Amino acid sequence: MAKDKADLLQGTLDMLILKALSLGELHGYGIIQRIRQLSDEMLNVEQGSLYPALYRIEQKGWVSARWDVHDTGREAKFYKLTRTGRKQLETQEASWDRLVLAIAKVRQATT
Amino acid sequence: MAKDKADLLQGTLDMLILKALSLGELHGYGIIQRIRQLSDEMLNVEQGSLYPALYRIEQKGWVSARWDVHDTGREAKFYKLTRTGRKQLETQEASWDRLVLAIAKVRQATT
DNA sequence: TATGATGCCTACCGATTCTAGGTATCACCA
DNA sequence: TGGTGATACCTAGAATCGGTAGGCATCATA
Repeated sequence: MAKDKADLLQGTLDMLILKALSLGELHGYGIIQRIRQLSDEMLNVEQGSLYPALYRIEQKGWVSARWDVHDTGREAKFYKLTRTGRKQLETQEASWDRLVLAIAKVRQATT
Repeated sequence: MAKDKADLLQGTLDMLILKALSLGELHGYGIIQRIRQLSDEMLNVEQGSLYPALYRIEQKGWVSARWDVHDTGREAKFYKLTRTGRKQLETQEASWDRLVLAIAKVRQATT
């Protein structure tokens, strides 16, 4: 893995997954690709992180899943954002913004 | 605890501590106060998070510690950023910036 | 035929933060 | 004097969560 690929901070993965799905239904493997692509290759979600996360998120009711066949003729499990999930995305984005702002404030401080 | 106080994400605490110490030597309790103050009360580091973190950071050589008496006449353990610690702060800030940028990119995406 | 990409999954590890407790000193006020 | 709250340190344990490393199957392509 390239050095410039940052490890995620704990707590950001859910938001990224929800965001990826907010752009449209997608299967797991595709979520990884979409996040990588949207972030200009800066974010690389590992499969071992994604699938457990998807399971968690589904349990919480933020996404719904169904098996389907896509264009290429292959089967895959498609995830879709629920209404609750969309709300959750907004909440998490707001939290993220707050945190980024707060940390920026601390970093502005000068000697 | 007020609702608007964000929980930290794992990985951000070290950076905040190092940043607080980059403004000058300080004892543990004071670090908590300084972070809270600089962030406009948005960030509240728990003691149970701070002290173990300080121990870790000291082990890594990013800070040095010594017991001393401060103005009020009370004893406290004062932490000081080492040269390595200052480098580490820069590294962590750069990582943070990269992550914030990457996530911003993902969030820019529209349907 | 073998390799790499696609696509799913699990088990376990490691790191880190929080909760909840403990101790002690000191200032202040009833 | 006694109690409370702030200051100041610490630890144990729980919980969370992302990563590593494995497994399995299909498909296209070299």
